[in-house]
Amino acid sequence: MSSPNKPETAPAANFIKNIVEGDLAAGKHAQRRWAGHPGAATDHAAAPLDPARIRTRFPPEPNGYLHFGHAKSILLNFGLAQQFGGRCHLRFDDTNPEKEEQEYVDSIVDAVQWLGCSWVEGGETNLYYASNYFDWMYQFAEYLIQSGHAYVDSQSAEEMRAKRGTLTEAGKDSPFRQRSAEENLDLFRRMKGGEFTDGAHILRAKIDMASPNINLRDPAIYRIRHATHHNTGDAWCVYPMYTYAHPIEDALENITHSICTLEFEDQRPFYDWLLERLAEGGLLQRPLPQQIEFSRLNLTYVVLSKRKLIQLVEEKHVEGWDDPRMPTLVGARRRGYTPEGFRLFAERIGVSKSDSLIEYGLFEDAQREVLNEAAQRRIAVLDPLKLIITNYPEGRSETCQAPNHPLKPELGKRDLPFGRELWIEAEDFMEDPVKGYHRLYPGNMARLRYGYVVKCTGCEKDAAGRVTAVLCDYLPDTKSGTPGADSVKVKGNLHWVCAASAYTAEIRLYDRLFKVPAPGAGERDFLDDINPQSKIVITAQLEPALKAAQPEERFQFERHGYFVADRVDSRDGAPVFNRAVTLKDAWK
RNA sequence: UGGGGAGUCGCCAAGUUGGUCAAGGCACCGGAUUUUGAUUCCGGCAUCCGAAGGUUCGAAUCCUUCUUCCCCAGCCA
Repeated sequence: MSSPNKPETAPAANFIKNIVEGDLAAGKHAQRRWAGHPGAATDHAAAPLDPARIRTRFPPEPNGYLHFGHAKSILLNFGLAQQFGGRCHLRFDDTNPEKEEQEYVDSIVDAVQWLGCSWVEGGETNLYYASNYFDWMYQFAEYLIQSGHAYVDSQSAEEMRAKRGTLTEAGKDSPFRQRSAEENLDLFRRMKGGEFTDGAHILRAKIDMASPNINLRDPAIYRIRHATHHNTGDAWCVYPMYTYAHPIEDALENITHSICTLEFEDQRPFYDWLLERLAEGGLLQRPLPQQIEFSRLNLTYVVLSKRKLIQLVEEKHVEGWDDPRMPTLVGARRRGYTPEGFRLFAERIGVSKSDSLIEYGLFEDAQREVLNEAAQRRIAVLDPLKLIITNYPEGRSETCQAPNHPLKPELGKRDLPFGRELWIEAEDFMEDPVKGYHRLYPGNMARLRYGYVVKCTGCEKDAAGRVTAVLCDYLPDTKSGTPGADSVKVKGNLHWVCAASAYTAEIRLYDRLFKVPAPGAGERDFLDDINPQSKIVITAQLEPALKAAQPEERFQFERHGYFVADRVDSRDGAPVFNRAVTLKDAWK
């Protein structure tokens, strides 16, 4: 990933690594036992020591597509595990049957794999579903009831809200708060048994209705939901809330460091409260997992909120979740971005607790850096203009050779047909050159890259005065690779494609989906900030070799940028290309 | 107004037992190389760490006050 001349620098330090290193040095988790699979205290008790020095997890809810923000989390969690001799689990946090679907599970699996992260390691396959822990969660809830830490509330949702208090006023106890353990247990079992309708009762943790932290005012932990779950079907009609389920999922899986985003900071006291109660009851192994929060990713020119992404898709501002302009991982893949580029980006932005807004250019630059190393060079004329070499015999042709990668001669060269009529880039000719322009203009010489030096002699125009062809003479002794090639020095260096053998193809020039750094900032509707030029479809003239490009194969089109053969719309022998990112251009 | 967090160069971000510690990356500005106006290479780029006081021989790091921004009142996650 680094260039040959630049030593690989150690990944930057961050506060989470510091915590992990501290825990490791203190041997905090060294005595944990691991049954080989998730389990309660008794399952792990007789098992060997956990071979993983730490365990982290990426816990998406399968209710949507993963985006750039998830990539940061995925790379952080899997990266930490890898660096410290640990394991990272992929866990579907599927505790809400009404919002989750198998389609999302599949796409998430694909996306994580695409990023190069693996949950299969050391003989373990750490792919889990929170829904597979429902039995444990239910048993633990009964324990909480029996030990006086939970009760069944029979108020309506509205009544509960009314009594929760406000940010500045304490809440009020529910009239059902003092029910006996027996009554609570009976009610809870009947909830599970399907006796009640949705919302009739709810299980609440019994903590403190006057807590200044609203999350501690007897949070709901189990609700009745008569719904079919994508994984457990109709086995349950009571489902645990995230607040309750997540800490338990972590503990059952021996997670040592449970990393999440900042908005969950206020939940940490409950996370610790719950786990402590269950550990006291001998239900969970110690030491308990530790929740650590970091700031989520924000990028300029991009929206990452699920609501807005859904709106973009449903209102057809884009062509789907995998539209190359979408900041989803499926979109990024189609766009031609690389997993390695994501990794480099993640390393560069670091991890902290301060709210940040990262310049999109930083992401693009990471992609360029990876692509520059990885992508073979090819020629594509995106805005074709005919170049006629008037002193080159009609009917004659020859081949030129171009290296596949200027930095990697071992990748060899390929043939480029050359002839009297070529396609060049329209912007490489100016009848009236601006100051500093050193491409083609009457009287000026420039090199046809990998071919000959030519001298512009004029141009042809149509009735409207528009240039239809550029005329030139070539200098026969200047062919690249021959002894006289450097006899004539020129500043301009143009790419070209032989008109007779060019592959005509569709290319999509993608640009940022939004035209302003902060879409929807202030009172504006983010849809008003959509960049109308975010997708431009053109018909380009490409060198013949490109006709054989395979889906997802990436190239640098010289002097333009990095392109990928679209994995959806390409046909065998007829690839279409997407532009991932342009090259830097100090001239424009 | 209650609680929880965060404020170090344009954007990120190291640095928190106080002592050449103001790292690094991106951006930007110079200059060199270059058959991509790309890449690469070399050099420059915070007397200052949200503000004001204080402690100290010495503070981004300790104390006090102030200030700005973010999160929390789903039977969502």
